[in-house]
Amino acid sequence: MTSGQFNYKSKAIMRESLKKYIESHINSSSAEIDSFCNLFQLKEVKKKCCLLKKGEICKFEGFVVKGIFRIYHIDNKGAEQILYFALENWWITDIDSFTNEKPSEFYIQALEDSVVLIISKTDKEFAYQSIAQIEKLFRIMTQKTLVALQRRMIDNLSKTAHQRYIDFTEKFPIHYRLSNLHIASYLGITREFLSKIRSKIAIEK
Amino acid sequence: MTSGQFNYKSKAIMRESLKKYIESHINSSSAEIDSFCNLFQLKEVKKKCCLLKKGEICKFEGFVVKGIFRIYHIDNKGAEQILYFALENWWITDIDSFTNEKPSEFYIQALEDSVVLIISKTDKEFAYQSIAQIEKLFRIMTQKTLVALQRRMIDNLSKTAHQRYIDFTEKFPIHYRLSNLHIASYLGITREFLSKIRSKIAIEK
DNA sequence: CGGTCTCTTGACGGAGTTCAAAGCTAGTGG
DNA sequence: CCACTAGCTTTGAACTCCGTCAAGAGACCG
Repeated sequence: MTSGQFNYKSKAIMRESLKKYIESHINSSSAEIDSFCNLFQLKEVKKKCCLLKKGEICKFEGFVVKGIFRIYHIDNKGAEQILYFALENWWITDIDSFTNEKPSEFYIQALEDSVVLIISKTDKEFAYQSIAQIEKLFRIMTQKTLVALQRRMIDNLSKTAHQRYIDFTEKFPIHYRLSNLHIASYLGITREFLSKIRSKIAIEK
Repeated sequence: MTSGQFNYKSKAIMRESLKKYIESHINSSSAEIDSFCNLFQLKEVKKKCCLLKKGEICKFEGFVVKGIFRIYHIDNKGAEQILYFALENWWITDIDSFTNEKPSEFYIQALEDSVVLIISKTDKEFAYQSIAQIEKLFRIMTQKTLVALQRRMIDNLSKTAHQRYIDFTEKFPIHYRLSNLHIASYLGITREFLSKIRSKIAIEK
């Protein structure tokens, strides 16, 4: 589970993608961004393994270097609802559990063999104190997540599952890396109905 | 539309509610918070009037002192979807339009005669520079909004309209101030179906 | 009073679910 | 290389949830 199998060079390359992401959002000095990136630890997560489970307190904020994760909920009937997919250059955490230190309602699971860079809460708060722009970075990231979720909320309130699936395949170029079961959980429909939507689309072409 | 009819004393009382809100989220000096609050301008909005319309660029961030607003979307079939209700001590803005200065997809409308405290983008950015904790304030506010929307997203994916209506009336104590048409737009159903849900609940009691 | 807006009710249709069964795929071990 | 299993996907019939359309009943306001 640790990063034992990564040598010094590959670790540096993986941090590079995080550094590029941060540089595109704020303008701090290169040295400051480096010192922030060094607070992160590499973690490998095998396919189907969970970084977080319901009831646990989320102790990390993670940046996906490689692979795909899903953050999902299981309701009292046992049905799963997927809140986000997170792939390369996306962030994963349960923001409510992390910031308020309360048990999570969610699961975070790797859908492929994956690699994440993880920062702990104390290190993140240290960064807030020592690097002024970090507060701004996370404000902007949260805003972008919120805007995307608002868009999705509107789509779910106004569009049929058929249209939502077409939109999803167009806007989410990695849909071929996902199982149809997971896409159905994201769209809020059953796997059976998604299958019927897909066969209808296939006939139309 | 301006605050001509408010005297000095009532203006001060209205700013007091904003100050209390801010003090409960960050710990800056009273003087700093006062100087931030003084960047806001009082604005009265009559029932059914819009603070923002689709296509306009949102130039403000607003704190509701009195009344209720709805922020909503109209799809290409003419149906309305309500993204949020905002009542006393809530914030209203189109965060995407405001931060990225692009035309809004949304309408913001007063549902009662209302009063808001408004801050412009330049004044807000001035505050970011001069008061360190303001960045944190808005990060936390955005986080809270995101967490609430995540919860709603999960509910919409997993629950029936019947259950969502029951939840809404329990968790939203001001539902009696809203028309059923607006509640239906928030829940993502038609006014007719909400009416049937309501009559079914009435029979059960 | 009249007009507009909101809420309700019923018949019908479509969107999406449930349940059961079967085909298809990929990994696994011999 | 084959056989076996487990997981993913499809299909169909019956059913439920929710929308559409049309009509009417109240409620509010000038």
